[in-house]
Amino acid sequence: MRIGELASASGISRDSLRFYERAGLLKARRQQNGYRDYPAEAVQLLLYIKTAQKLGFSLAEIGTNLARLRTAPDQDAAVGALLADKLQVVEQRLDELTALRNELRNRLGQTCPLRLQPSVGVETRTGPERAARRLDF
Amino acid sequence: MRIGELASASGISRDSLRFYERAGLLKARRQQNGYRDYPAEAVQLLLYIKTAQKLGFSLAEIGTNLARLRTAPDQDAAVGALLADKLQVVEQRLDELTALRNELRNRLGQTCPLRLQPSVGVETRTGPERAARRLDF
DNA sequence: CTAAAGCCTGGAGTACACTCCAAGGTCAAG
DNA sequence: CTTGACCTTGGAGTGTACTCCAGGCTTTAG
Repeated sequence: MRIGELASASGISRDSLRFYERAGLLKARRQQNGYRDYPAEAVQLLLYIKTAQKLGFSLAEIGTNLARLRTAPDQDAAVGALLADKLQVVEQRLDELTALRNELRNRLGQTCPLRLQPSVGVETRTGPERAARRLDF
Repeated sequence: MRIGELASASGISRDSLRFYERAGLLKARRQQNGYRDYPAEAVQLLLYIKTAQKLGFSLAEIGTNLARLRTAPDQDAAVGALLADKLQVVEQRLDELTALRNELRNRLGQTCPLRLQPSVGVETRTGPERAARRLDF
């Protein structure tokens, strides 16, 4: 599989794939002509990378995880641990978002959840009737 | 309120506050000596900015939202709309994360959720017994 | 009065993750 | 045998969000 094919199969640009290679995330063997040659599994790997990115992992972290995986004595266990870690991250993020959602719902039910002036801290000193015009937010 | 006070009250560095000012997010009036002077509400505004950032909004988007708010004919309505929008974003993200969590849980229950070779696409051609050693992931 | 802490500005530097470009090699179709 | 699509490299440029620094003024504590 050449780079263009992998790019369209994974939805990741050729340039990004080469960038990932430099970053040590995705190696490729080479054809006689020097073209990169990817195995079919690379698509899955890229999907994984995308997912990990969505979870807030940097490419460096993802690379470290992948490297650790490749050298783990018990790969099944290592994979399990990694997935479990990710699951934890996801659940923590879910909790945060749920809290945020509840807060937003509460604020929507109120008149005046946060106050800020029309232009915070700027010389809007045109009189007391202007000072009274506050932005509810 | 001077910049250092606001920095410690909001947990945002002085440099960042000045950066936000350049970005148009946070204006400050000035004291006679040229020092920035912030109203107490600035703390709330910064908490809002932090929240919006957590939601994935760029500073530019946040700035646009704030500007729109300040010039809205009906500020209460505008605020309500913005909160409702944010709520939607949060709920969408919750859905995505929930799907991801379910996927992770499923994979944890399986033997072999994703397959990749010890070093994807690299000359690990040491024999068939090596090829059989695949990484479940 | 001095020292330390705090503030100012402009500008440079950093980290991350791309994205684009130039100059050139490869390959299949017409 | 040329055209066009695809590939190679190295390196420069982009956007985001800071972060740090130099050089200099202001304020506060002792």
